[in-house]
Amino acid sequence: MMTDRPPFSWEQVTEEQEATRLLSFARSLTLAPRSCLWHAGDSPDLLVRVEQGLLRAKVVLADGREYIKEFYWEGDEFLDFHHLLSGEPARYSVEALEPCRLQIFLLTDLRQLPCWSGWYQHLLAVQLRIKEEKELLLLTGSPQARYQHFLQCFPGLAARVPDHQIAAYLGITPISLSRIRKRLKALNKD
Amino acid sequence: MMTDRPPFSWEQVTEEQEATRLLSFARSLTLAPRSCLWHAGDSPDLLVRVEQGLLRAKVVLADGREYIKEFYWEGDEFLDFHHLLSGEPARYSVEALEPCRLQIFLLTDLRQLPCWSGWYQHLLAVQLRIKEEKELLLLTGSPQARYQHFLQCFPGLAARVPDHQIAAYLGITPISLSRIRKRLKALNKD
DNA sequence: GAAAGAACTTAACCAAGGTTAATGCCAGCG
DNA sequence: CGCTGGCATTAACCTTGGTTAAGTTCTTTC
Repeated sequence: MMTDRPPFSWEQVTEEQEATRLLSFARSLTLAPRSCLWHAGDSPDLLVRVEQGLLRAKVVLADGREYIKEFYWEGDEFLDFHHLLSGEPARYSVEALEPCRLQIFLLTDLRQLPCWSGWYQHLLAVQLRIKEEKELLLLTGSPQARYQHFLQCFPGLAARVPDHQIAAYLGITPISLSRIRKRLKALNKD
Repeated sequence: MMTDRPPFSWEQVTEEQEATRLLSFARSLTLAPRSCLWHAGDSPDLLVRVEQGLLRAKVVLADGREYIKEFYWEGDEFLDFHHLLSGEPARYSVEALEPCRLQIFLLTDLRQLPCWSGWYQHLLAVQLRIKEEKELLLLTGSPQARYQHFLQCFPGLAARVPDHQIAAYLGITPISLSRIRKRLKALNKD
């Protein structure tokens, strides 16, 4: 079901005419938990907007370890920058953790929009800010500091995601995360 | 001394006219080792191009630990994305490690150039690719793997930079780096 | 309602890296 | 020439987090 006002938050799309055109490009998609929007190795020339649900971008290393690069949820827009910028296939799979309702746009369509260039630059800038923040945290922060930062930045997400996935996001084991939670609980008792 | 061909590598600047205009904006600057181009807390609305020499972007944490985010050398262009994108003051100081010859551009000047938008987008994209790569490495790689990756990505840099600075870049102690080097030396003997 | 499985916790053990301190080396400088 | 300070290495010790394994709770499913 579409509302009469387009549900887009992107400030680039200010013209009513462009918003209409953009909506004509949209494909709706629902995704069941544990199913993938794309897999590592694919070439997803897509932009995705999450209307409802929760997803993760995960990578599986040669030795079998899994890492989560990002979570996506309501209102998020994302695309595979690594694939887009390098032309190489995606390194991350995107998988639904909850039942999802998504809007999908082909990049070939979006490139026709006059607003795309500014919008794309905005996406780049937002992503870069996130990565700069994460770099500093990964470089200098202890696992405990990383976990606390995670709780601060994504309040409410901890309740929707099982602990071992949070551990995979932080780059630690579920056991270590359990120890950290115990430590923090003891601290809060004081 | 200016050559008759502008020494710019940026593919965005294709028009001779624009290149001339760009050169008129350039300020040359030499920097002695251990002196800073800007400090954390400043608001550097600059783009810098390294003609000669080597610099580092460093951050000093509250507890006194120092980390290095990036090295810059001949041919590199850089600006403080965090400051530019958020408006907050810079978190990193940029310091010369060798005698440097730099070209400095004010962003207010560059924004007048028609080519700036595309050029800026290119800078964003390059930076994001670097950060995505580094994120994966920091999240999944051991200190040893990070060191080997460093040697691969920046051949020749290890010879110009003292070990303890490489350690600060990798997020480990100089002692740990020394142990890694010893381990690798033993391996190469076989 | 019993069986199976997923998620989380705990314990015991181990390995990797941080900490402190001592040593050797080399360059710059009085 | 000898002093000093920065840099790399090494050793001894300790803290942290990974590993393995066991146990608990809570679903899900048959």
